[in-house]
Amino acid sequence: MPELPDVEIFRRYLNRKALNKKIKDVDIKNSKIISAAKTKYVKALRNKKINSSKRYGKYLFAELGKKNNLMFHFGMTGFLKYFKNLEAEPQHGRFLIKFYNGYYLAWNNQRLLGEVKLVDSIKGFIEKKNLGPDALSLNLPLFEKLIGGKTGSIKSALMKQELIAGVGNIYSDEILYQAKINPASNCKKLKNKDIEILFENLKKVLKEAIKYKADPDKMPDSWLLTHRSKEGRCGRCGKGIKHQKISGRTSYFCPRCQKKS
DNA sequence: AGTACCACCTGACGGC
DNA sequence: TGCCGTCAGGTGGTAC
Repeated sequence: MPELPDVEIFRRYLNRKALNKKIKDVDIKNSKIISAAKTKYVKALRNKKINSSKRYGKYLFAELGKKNNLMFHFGMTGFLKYFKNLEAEPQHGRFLIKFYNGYYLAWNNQRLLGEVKLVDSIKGFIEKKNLGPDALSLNLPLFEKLIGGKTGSIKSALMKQELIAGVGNIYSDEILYQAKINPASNCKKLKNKDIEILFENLKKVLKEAIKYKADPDKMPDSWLLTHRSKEGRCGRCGKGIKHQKISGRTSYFCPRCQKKS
């Protein structure tokens, strides 16, 4: 799930469910996903409230106070779940925040590829990770500048978090599909017009995905995401969707609509 | 600079 | 039924 649109949906969920509620305790069920002693998490959270939240790229920050933020990174299988009764607890709740009102907020994650981290400065965290600008904050000149100097495939450039924060395997495919650009195209070979179209579709896909609650079932037939499988057919031309490894990740595209530049 | 692997983890799925 | 290989929407490291 968790690319920019998914994480933005998690952020809104967190705001809706867990803001301004006093925290009673923290239950960390797996220490692989934390980077400091459990006691530090308890100390940072107990009797505090989440005042606000921020998202940068695929990272979510719960703000509990000045220099007191909890960063959630979701890996490939993470999500948040707010619940009351323990029978409603998701199967892989690894990090549980318990509120005085009896509810819990769980950071659920089947695979342990992810992290929940105490962060004093969000800005400092972003700098340390060397993240590029958040994909939704981009403007065309900046996008041209970021993509322009690259010599690799456009797909790998879109997914590179140090270049642009927030786009992963699924949405890079979707953006390229809607822009009708082949994922294996070399950045150098793209024309200015291509980059402009790509930029427009980057914004459009991410924003609309958020409107669809990052839920593929809600997305229209004209999106690749609804056909993104080995048996899928292009919603535009009906030709079979092709898949190919590009920069180590399986990419899906329409070989007819997305000619290589 | 870019790429090709490997690693970290768990679980679902298909083939035999 | 059970075992096995493969694959999965992320990131980080190493080696070429």
